[in-house]
Amino acid sequence: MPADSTNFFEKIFDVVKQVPYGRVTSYGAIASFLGAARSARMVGWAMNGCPGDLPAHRVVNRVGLLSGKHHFEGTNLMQQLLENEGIEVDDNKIVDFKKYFWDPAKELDF
DNA sequence: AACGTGACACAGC
DNA sequence: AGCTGTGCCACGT
Repeated sequence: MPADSTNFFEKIFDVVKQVPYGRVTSYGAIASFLGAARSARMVGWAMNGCPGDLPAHRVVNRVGLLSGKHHFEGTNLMQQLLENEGIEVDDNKIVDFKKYFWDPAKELDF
């Protein structure tokens, strides 16, 4: 079965959906995990076409900054969702990001 | 086909 | 994790 472009997107969605409650991951981690180490932008772009059932609020940039909050409804929804999961967020930024960071390449085993 | 844009990352200051 | 510049891939115009 050859790999379609769609497969890349599906993988991204699949990984994000598998992110455990109270955890977050980064675009770069996903990109690297999928073999597109330097193409984190593609991951972010993929989110642009996210199906909607995707917990995109658990996906942030490498410093834990809610770079995509602007794409959510309102202005604080993304932060509220994360805080609701027990993640400390301060000014659109995750506190102790490293502590909440969930690496698919380590935690997940493909 | 070229240029600009984007939910990023890394190297350099 | 603070700012700037460059590289990356895909898409819209």
